[in-house]
Order: sequence, then structure tokens, then C-alpha cells
Amino acid sequence: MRIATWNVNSLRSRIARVEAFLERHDVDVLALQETKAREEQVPLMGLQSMGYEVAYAGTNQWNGVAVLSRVGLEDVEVGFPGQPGWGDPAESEARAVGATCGGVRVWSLYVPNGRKVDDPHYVYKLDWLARLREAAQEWRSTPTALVGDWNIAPTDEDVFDPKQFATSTHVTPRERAAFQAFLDDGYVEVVRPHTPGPEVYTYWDYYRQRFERNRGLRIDFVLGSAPFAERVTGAFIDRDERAGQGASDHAPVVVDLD
DNA sequence: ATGGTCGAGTTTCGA
Repeated sequence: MRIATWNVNSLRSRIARVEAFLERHDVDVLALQETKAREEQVPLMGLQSMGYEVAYAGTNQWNGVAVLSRVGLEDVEVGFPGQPGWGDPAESEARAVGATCGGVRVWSLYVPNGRKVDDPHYVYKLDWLARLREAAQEWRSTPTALVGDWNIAPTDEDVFDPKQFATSTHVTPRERAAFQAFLDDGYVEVVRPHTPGPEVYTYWDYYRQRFERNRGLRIDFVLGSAPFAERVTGAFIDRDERAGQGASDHAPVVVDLD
């Protein structure tokens, strides 16, 4: 089974690339972030004709998450299960959707950006991660993948120029600690062992020719529970997908299970 | 310190 995650930066403007990506890599399950569409706007026709079912949560123009699956789509949940009433419902709904696909629980996550360290959104980001962690602790004994745009660069190797990010979000000790907490709980980042080294990124800003100069960030991750991680046979970042006209600013991340 | 580029949807905001 092949599972992928991709921040598409608008599903409607990227639908042709999404369909080509699914076909090119023979993907069974695809988690999407930043779909930037309300549910009724999602371009379903081509996806359904390719055999994919879709679980979707999107309520505003800049967030939105989805799980596409051609190996079954069961027990769809939106937001954090068992934690009703936390935060702003519309925000939460647009940032997490989970489904069981071929026996694996896949959560498509768009972790809040945080904006600036002195912005209320930064606190919201840390709170959101703490809530996710609480929920994720309950899922550790089953094959579970927490996939998506974490908006955290866990190490300095994941940043093209750490000095330039000295006062920015994504690299602060509190964000990195929040990420590490999932690893402490037993989740494994299953992609890095197959894509080692510095200067291996998943996101390049659109401006200043950041992609052409490989000045990016590694912020998209697949965290697997132990029962998930032990099934992983390979992983790669589809860097080529970031090239050319009409690309998202993120590259897809792909994981293979036995 | 600023600006550069996208996407959504109206004009500027979020990333």
C-alpha cells in the first residue's frame, strides 16, 4: 500500500496535477492540505472516476484537508475525536480529517502556521498540537499515521538558513518540543531514514526563486505509530512535482507499506 | 528592514 501527503495550496487550481500525481506514482491513499475550498467546491468527478473516495473538511478559503482513498474509506472523523468544544470549531474542522483506509488510520493534518511568535496564532498552534498529542496517545496501539504539513522544522538541517529564521516561527524551541513530544510518545517519523541528509526539503517559498536555489524547509512529515512504522518499506519526496509552472509550494511525500 | 510570489475573491490577507 502506498500512502502520500501533499499540501496542494488549492485543490481546484491543482486538480490536474493531483490526478497526474496519483496516476504517476500509483498512490492508494493521499492526504491533502490547504485545499482552499468549501466541500461543495471540491472537484470530485475525475477522482471518483479513478476509483477514489474522498473524506473532506474545509470551511474557509485558506485551510481545508482531505483524505483520498481507493482502498476503502471508513470511520471518517473531523477534528479531534473526544475533545468537543475546544478552540474555534470552524478552525479545527478545517485542519484535521481522519479515515481508516485499508486497515490503516490516516489523519490528514494542517498544523496552524503560527504566523509570528508574538501572535495569538502562535499560542493557538502550540495548544492545537497539545490537543492532537492527547488524542494521538490513544491511537498508538493501532496502525496510525499522522501526516501533513506540520509547519515545524524539527532541526536546523531542515532550514535552508537557520540564521534567517532566528526570530521566526517553525523553529522555536517550543514548537520543536511539541514535535518531539510525538516521538517521545512512540511515533516514528518514517520518511527521514529513507531521505537522509541536510538540504532535503518539502517546501520552498514561491518568491526569490527559492526552489531553483534549493532554499527550502522540511516541514511535511509522516509520523507512524509502532504498528504502522514497522510496515514501512520505503519513502521519498517527489521533488520534481515542485518544478515548473503551476506547482504547489510544497512537494508530496510518499510512503510505502508492506 | 524590506520585498519578493502565489491563491482566493474582491481588495487585501494568509502563507
